[in-house]
Amino acid sequence: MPRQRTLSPTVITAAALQVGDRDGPKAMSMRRIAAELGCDPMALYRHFGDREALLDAVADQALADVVEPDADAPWDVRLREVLDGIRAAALRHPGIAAHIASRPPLGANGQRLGAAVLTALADAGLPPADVVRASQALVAYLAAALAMAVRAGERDPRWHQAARAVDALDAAGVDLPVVGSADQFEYGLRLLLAGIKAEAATKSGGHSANGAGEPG
Amino acid sequence: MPRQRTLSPTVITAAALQVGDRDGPKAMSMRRIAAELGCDPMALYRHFGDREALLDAVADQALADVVEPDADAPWDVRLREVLDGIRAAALRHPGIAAHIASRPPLGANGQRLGAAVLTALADAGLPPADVVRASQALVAYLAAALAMAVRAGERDPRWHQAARAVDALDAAGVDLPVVGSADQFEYGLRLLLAGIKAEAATKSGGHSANGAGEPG
DNA sequence: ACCTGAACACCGTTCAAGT
DNA sequence: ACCTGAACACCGTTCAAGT
Repeated sequence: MPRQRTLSPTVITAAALQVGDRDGPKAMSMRRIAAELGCDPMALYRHFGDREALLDAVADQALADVVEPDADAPWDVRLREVLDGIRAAALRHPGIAAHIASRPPLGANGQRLGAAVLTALADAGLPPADVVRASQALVAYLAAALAMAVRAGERDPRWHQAARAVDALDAAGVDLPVVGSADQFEYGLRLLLAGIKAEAATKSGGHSANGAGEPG
Repeated sequence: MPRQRTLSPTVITAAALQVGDRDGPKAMSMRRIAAELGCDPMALYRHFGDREALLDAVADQALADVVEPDADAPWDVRLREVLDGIRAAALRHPGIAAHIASRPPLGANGQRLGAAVLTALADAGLPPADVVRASQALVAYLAAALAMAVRAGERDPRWHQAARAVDALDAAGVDLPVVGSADQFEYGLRLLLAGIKAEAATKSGGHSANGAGEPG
């Protein structure tokens, strides 16, 4: 559909998102996106340094409708809200989902949501250095979960086969959870939140409720 | 160096690993690997269905020298040993590191180490379904940590900039941890292990030491 | 000065032609 | 029957030629 006349970063990322949603991650090439816009591939380079920069912008665009959590909610509820929100937004855009948490949050939406994560962790009572460490652990987990959710959508019922290799589990005849499922995602998130709670307790003296941690 | 005469999966993966170690992940193309072996690119397809299958085999090969943990050690020590071991092996082979934990462990070494993870989690006292959930959470975290460690080696001092955007942290003037560092990796791992310990306590009655969990 | 598109240096994989 | 390499359908990006 060769139509668009005035090119802008927003117009380009919107087109890229559409291509990705329709035809998958590897369809998001400079050439395909340009074709979608009816322009020369080289025109895109006037707005983005290279393909990676364009994908970063698309990833940030995909997070536009994720709202920040209620500031009055407890820190762990806020963390769950923002991470679940990002996951939901990512799954609405499978073309870019795997890219979303795999790079530093440079865009406006990434910064906004990243700040929500950091402040929630600070409110949990973690010392500043641990706030950053914990946020990166959460983002790492999120990134991998999203990438796996996309891949699981494509193929791979083979995690099951891998798990059955262990006698103890095979004997128990477990009903195995789906790799990229919400259930699976929430479980890992619960582990991390429980870990953060335990960590905060040892560092700031035993209370892990909402509010500012005590100084010193 | 056109030399190799008899092609085999092992010879191919060894050559691929060498190319990746020397020239990075995106140098591991069918054509470059074939050139390394002095053979036609199509010859590789006689041993591997496609490039993905070849990379899976390379990833498994990279894990060959990771030893299983001492079966007598406590479950959390065993988990740390095997995950640290995989991380160390991955960083020795940066060309394939990002690929290592991002797919189900189908190869011999992946199965071997995956089984060690699963049995350790079973020994922690988790019910079978949660053993699988927890293992996938650990693998997801590991996969993202490895991918980020490779990328951090390439570029990206921009996580720091992203973190400084939060007033509380900026004011504190924190010395930020490096993204792919061992310190950062261990912190996230500690969170997950603490979470597993807490989870096991609620599910099986409060004890989380080494040994078989009670049935029923 | 700005923009365009031909061209470069690659890809993974198919498939027909050779042995 | 087996293997090879030319060819197909793509890439991201450079750069010289056009306006």
